[in-house]
Amino acid sequence: MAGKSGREGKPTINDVARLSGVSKKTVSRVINRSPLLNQTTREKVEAVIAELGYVPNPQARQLALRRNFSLGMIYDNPNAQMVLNFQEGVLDAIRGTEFALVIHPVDRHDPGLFDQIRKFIEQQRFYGVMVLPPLSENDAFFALLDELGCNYVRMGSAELDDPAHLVQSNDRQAVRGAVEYLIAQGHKRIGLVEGPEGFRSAHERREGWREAVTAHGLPADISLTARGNYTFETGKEAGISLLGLPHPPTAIFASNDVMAAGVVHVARERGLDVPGDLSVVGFDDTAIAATIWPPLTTVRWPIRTMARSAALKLIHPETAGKEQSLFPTEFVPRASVSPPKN
Amino acid sequence: MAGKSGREGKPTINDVARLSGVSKKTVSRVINRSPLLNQTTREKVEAVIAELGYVPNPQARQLALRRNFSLGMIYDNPNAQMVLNFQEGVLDAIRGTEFALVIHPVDRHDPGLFDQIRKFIEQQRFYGVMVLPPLSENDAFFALLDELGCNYVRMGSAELDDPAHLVQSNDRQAVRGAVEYLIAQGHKRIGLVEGPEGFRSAHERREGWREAVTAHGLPADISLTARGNYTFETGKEAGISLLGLPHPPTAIFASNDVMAAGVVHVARERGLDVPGDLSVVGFDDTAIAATIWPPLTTVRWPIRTMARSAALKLIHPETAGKEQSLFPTEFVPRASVSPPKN
DNA sequence: TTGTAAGCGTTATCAC
DNA sequence: GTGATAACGCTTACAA
Repeated sequence: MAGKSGREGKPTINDVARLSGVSKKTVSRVINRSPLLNQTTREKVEAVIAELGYVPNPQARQLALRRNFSLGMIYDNPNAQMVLNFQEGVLDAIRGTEFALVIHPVDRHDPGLFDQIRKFIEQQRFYGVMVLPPLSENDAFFALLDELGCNYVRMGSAELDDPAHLVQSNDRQAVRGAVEYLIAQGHKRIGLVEGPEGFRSAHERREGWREAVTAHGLPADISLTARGNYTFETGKEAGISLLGLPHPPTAIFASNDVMAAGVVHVARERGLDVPGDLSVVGFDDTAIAATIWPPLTTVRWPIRTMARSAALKLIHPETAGKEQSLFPTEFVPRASVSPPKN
Repeated sequence: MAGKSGREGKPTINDVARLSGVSKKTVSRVINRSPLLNQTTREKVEAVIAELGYVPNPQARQLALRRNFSLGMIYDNPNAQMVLNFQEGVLDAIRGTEFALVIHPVDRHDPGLFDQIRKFIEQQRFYGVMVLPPLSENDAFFALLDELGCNYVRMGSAELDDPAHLVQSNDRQAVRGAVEYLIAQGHKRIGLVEGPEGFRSAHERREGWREAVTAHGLPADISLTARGNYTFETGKEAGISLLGLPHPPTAIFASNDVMAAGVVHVARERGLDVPGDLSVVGFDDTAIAATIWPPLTTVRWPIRTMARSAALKLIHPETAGKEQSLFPTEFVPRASVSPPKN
């Protein structure tokens, strides 16, 4: 280790300046890679920096710059895997930079949510925040962020905002494709386990299902649908409801993977073979999809890529509007679908 | 500039001081709840603070205090659910405080890991960091943190450190109990899917299995064991290996839930009934355990509670050594276990 | 190309 | 009790 020149604690810019015989400002220029610097000076200072193990204090730097190099991630999402994938994507974007990621889960049913968020945003003074669905679908929430002068990017299942503030998929189209796959297999009664009210993704995915079945002259009546709230338990309940029909569907599209897993679970409990007696399709392609038996046919949401892009839009606001904003999903056929028996 | 209260940007302590006719220091005393303050003065200043919507700038505060109110969470863990549970626990602890959580996933196989961590720690200057297994088991890693003057708490499956720097479970005991449950059901050949080499948890859990079977005079030979790396895929591979034995086990303990899920998956692929033909026990009680079919008997690790405690130990180092350090696991019997057929 | 002086918004010291 | 004044470690004018 390098010997410390001065007192206790980490070396500061002053130590570097003194030891290399230049001014603070010159050291600052070295740190910030200013182009107008004598090569000799630069090397001299860099040598001292290396010897001292000097690292600029980000607090001081951020105070002087009047900006805070941290990105906030705000979510209220029942899907753990999605949250974690998003985190990974953000970290992909900020790796090697001076940015940090601060996560902030919230409860969207908390009546004090807006007050709490206001306090949080005012305190943390983020460079920008990323907001996941379903909170990302709440326009009032972004009015608040605007008022607080906080830059943001929303993640959504449809066109919720302008490209500078949005990373989105097209869930309607994706689901339509998935349901058409079921139709192509010969299914005529296709059930829907839809997501919770108030979720834009739930709405888009339901419409995708509806568009597909009606376009092919198949029934889209309400008796073929059941609502869950994106959890395994409610997926089971929905499955019980649909499989208990006098004339149950031969295939079910569930609005996300864990609900699809719930449906599969219920089918097996009842001694039904999946996919023999019932084909099931999910949405998300989170870890559970490949994990359950049979492996789940689903739609992959490029969460990590979207998250990475969201972070980059915050870090480079000047080009945010021009960067990719719509991200294609991918249909992932697995063993949970086959032609109907009869 | 000294004159305006209505300038761009947020109000500062100076604005508050000027408008309430006191000095900065007095405002600072109000903010920090100094006890030696005239009640009238306090109320006057508080009124101005409320009116202005003033929020202290944490950067400036942290610079002056020479501390950074953020906690780091460092992990390299294949188990997403566990990571997320841990995050939730930390957030439980820091909710309503000025602390923030910064997450930092790493790759333990990266040869440059230590250099990268050194840089990260030097830059972020955390109040303290929490480290998850398996990185938490690497003593050299903590020697580095010590050298950097960074406080830490390790999460582990055994007594890795003194109580001030540790939250731990007793995995050996927990697994021993779980395997004894299998024995009580009548199983005589109990297989083990162990975790990856170099994981203390893998070691402890294997020893728990070994202690249980040998204590009851049952075979603990190596042919009944297979190694995975805590992922679903390797769980499947281990299952293929154990079920392919000429005389396969009637029950398998897998060192975590996702590997157990892999074993169940393979059993079903082979047309075996779980638990009829094969009983399976996992470890962790992450979401997957209740999600697969049949629901998995497992051991619940109180991750969230441990995480909360870890954060509190960092925030209050003075009492860290006296706080709870050992956290009890809980056996969770579900449908994946029954007595053997023959 | 480099240095000087004046902040950034807070807290600590030490008077009054 | 309260208030000048000097830190804290860095950056941005503006000079030189």
